[in-house]
Amino acid sequence: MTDINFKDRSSGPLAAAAEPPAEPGAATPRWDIIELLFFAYRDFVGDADHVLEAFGFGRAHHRVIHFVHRYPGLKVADLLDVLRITKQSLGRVLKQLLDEAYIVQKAGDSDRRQRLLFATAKGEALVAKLAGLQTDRINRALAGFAPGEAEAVGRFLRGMIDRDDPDKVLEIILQADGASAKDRR
Amino acid sequence: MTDINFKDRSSGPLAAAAEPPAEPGAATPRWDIIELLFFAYRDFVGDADHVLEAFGFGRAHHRVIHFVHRYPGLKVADLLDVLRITKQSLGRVLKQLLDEAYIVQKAGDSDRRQRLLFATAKGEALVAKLAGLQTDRINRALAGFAPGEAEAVGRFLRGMIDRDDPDKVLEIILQADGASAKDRR
DNA sequence: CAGATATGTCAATATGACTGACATAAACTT
DNA sequence: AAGTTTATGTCAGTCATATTGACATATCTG
Repeated sequence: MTDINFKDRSSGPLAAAAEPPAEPGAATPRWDIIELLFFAYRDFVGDADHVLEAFGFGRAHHRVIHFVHRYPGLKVADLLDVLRITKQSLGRVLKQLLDEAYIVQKAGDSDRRQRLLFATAKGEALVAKLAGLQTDRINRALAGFAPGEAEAVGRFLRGMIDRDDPDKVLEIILQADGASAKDRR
Repeated sequence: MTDINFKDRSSGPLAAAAEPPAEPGAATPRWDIIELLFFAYRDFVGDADHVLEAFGFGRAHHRVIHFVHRYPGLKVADLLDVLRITKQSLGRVLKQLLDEAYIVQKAGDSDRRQRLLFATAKGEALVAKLAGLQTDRINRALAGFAPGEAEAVGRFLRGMIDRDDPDKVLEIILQADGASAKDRR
């Protein structure tokens, strides 16, 4: 198959390089976590990619419909904050989702300039399908975890997120930190 | 600031929707983990993005130079497997990194068609800089974690990765599962 | 009414991905 | 030795998603 002997990781061409931190004072790189995050996220979003392709959608559509479904009445401006893209970028994707009736707009109550976004039944079904695949993966990964271990995973992920300028949606998510667990359902 | 009262999460327009699973038998969606993964990964790669911009590079360059640095002597074909892109896509990015001397090629020993890839000192410095930022974030997130909790985080991330067709690099990373921790340095 | 704000849209551009086709050199097969 | 396969590189065209800049419209606020 190949001439590379993977058992002999210390001398084979593909052995992971083990090295001390370059600068004194710098922390030893967490190569393990860095690479695991890369592969885990790649496969995590890969679940959804296959389904989306059948719908003629991409990841951008998934992100939009997901957050609209999860936070009904989300304003366009909020969505731009969360996704960190420009309104021109959002425009095309959002227009498709509106045209194909995955999302509907409603003028704001107190401010009629606002376009509040809501997922239709069609949109909710798509989100549920995608979230189901990802949930299955998460549940498989967490199978056999003690309650404290599963809790540590959530705490780690929260700790990885920037706190400096949380947008509105992120604020809601991070509020669960101090609150009791049941608040998050 | 805004008319939305975030404290009143059960009635405000931006309250996260709480709902039962759509289909009987389907697992309750792990909205929390799904969204935390999104934000955590967004900020995790964001660290590197800023630095890369100053070099005129993108995320694609980071992925290439990272894996070349970590697995010296990586073949072009291995890189394609890991990154799951076509050789045409890799071509442009790899050419830039070669032209600007972040990477060098060496003909394979036993098979001279192969172009084994190695990071130069310049390339290693860039990778170290980027990994340093990400390591700082990881260490902040893991601060105060008990050994078992930190271990659970790694176990979770490994569990999120597809096992069916691991490429060569992934095999090396996943080998650490059964092996002792020191094997991973 | 004047100005600011929320949204939408047109145009041009960049990045990073894709498919398909073809070229070269080296290895393997018969 | 000839023929086939493999590893890599490259040309050409396309697509999805992002960007900046400019401008239009409706609506809110002072």
